[in-house]
Amino acid sequence: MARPGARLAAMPRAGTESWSERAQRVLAESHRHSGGARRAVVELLDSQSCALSALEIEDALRTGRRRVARASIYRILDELERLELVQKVEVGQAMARYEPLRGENGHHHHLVCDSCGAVMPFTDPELERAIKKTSRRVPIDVAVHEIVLHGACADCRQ
Amino acid sequence: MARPGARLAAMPRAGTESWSERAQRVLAESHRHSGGARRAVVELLDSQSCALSALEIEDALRTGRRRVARASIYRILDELERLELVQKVEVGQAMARYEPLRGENGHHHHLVCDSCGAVMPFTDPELERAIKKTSRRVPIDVAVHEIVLHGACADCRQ
DNA sequence: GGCAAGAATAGGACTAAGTCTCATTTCTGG
DNA sequence: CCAGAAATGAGACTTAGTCCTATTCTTGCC
Repeated sequence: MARPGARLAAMPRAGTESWSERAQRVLAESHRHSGGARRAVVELLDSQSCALSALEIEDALRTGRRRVARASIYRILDELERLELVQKVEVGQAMARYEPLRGENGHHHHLVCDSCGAVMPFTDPELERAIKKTSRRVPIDVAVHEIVLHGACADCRQ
Repeated sequence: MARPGARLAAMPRAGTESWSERAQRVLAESHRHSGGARRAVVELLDSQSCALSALEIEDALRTGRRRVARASIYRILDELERLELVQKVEVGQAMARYEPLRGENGHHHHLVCDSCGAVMPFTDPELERAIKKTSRRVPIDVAVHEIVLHGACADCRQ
């Protein structure tokens, strides 16, 4: 299975508070205790530029900073999602992916190669404007939007 | 896996062919035999206005036209997807949904209420134009696109 | 620092969506 | 109608994700 985000460089810091710092702060404000598993997951997510699946996270942590149980990973991701610190991304591979919500300047969408499974981020200001406009005239209170373009990547097209 | 350019799409006919008829024709052109399970799935899909999951299809067929084995349903859906007759839609509920691709005038996207799970279709010509433009400047050959707006529906917002 | 209360986590059984394999049935051209 | 090929059914299997419980860790307080 493709592990697209796993080798990309860390995102540059925007402003004064990194996503990881903000996440730790928001978590602290909504909890009495803070634990090592949560910190490890947050730090791993912050070091990635695109979405990771829960099992990729488990794997990366097992061979890296600190082993974290699968149940804990899912619990932590659910909580981060509820606090709107991460977004759950479904790109059509029977596996949810999660990535930090960094606000405007980290916001992006996804290209998926249906043949090799690669996932790549992309951005488009014009598309953002159009989708924001659409969101206003639609019968739900839109909290997040998600755009996925499916097709064949350069390697698979040949 | 799906290779979008690899197969000829049938020419759309001039006016009056239903999706089910077109699907049957395209299937016939790419097969030597045609069977009852495939017909039942195609007819069920054509009678729906929005996306169904594989298990909903199994259920509907069991209590309706003709029992179809789960493996057959998945096989048939995969094939319909490869032929670009249906689109697989992931709306973030750990379950894929499938719906007929009826061309321009059936094309739509999805609103999902994250609290009650309701899925609703919506359309927006301006958004379509924006996304078509984006698709041209992106490093994959875009075959289909998918937009999901998540939020709270009128009932859940109260 | 030590302690108690309760939160966080690990571990593993469990559920459910989806896949695979292979035997059986059905379709088709001749 | 027959033979060969395609379609389908049945159920074991895989894997993402959930649930429960015992254990460990964090925190406020002394």
